[in-house]
Amino acid sequence: MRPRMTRQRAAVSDLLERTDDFRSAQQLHESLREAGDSVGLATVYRTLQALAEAGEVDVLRADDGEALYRRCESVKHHHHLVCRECGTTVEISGDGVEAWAVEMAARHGFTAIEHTLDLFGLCAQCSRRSAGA
Amino acid sequence: MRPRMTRQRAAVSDLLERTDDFRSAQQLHESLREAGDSVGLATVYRTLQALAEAGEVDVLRADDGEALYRRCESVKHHHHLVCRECGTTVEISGDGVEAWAVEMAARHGFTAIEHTLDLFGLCAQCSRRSAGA
DNA sequence: TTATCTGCAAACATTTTGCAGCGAG
DNA sequence: CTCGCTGCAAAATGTTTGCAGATAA
Repeated sequence: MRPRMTRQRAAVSDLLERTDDFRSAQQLHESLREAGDSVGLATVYRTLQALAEAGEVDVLRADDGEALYRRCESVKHHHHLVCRECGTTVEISGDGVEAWAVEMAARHGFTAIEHTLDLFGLCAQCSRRSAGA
Repeated sequence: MRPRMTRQRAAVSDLLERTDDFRSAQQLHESLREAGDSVGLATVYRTLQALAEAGEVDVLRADDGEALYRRCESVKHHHHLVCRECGTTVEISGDGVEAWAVEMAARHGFTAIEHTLDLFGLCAQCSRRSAGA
């Protein structure tokens, strides 16, 4: 059933809409609080979970296992190129890799393949900055 | 400095040596306890952390963010093809993908690229079983 | 009206840390 | 003998859940 449209859900959705990088539930909660649009932390978690299930946001696991969320522009399958420094994210298509993955799996007798594939690096701006101009 | 060789560290290393799939710290701790080779949970965590830093074990994040460990046979960079059902793991080389990743990153001005790439599916045995022969 | 959602606080699970004592080198 | 390692228990995270009251439809 379609979720009820509450002030809280709208606030979270709106925030995600305006955010371009992956953010943790806690960061989003904090942003809302600062904006005066306060929403309970539990509600933020519940909302994100719902949005993720509905495929409206992408979930990524940080190195430490924390869940990071981001509204995906592309509905179809894609991957991410994330700046380790500032979080800027670019959506990229996996094209060649998908085929490679299936082929690789088949070679070992595996079926029903899914894959994780994300790139982390320094974006142009951040690498310029850390080069120490 | 080289870590001190204690009974505990040996026990964890040995267990990993004998284990072929990814296991959580808690699972490993439990196995040791059952084997009578009991080691404190904190020590298991500390040891795994050390081994991971030394590149002697691979770390993978489960869907729920839990850390899974496995001794890697190959020292050089590789990826994993993991059976979702039984945990059986095959190490595969990324070959083409590495190049693709760098190229993709460069196209967007990113540098210092790292990537996660793991495949999850059903191994031959498990897919046969679930096909319900 | 009423089933769902919210907020809070407590519960959970995983991982980290402080500290006194043990033990490898 | 010493300094790192261990175990325990406490604490820090990140996330989930129970429940009473609020609220969208």
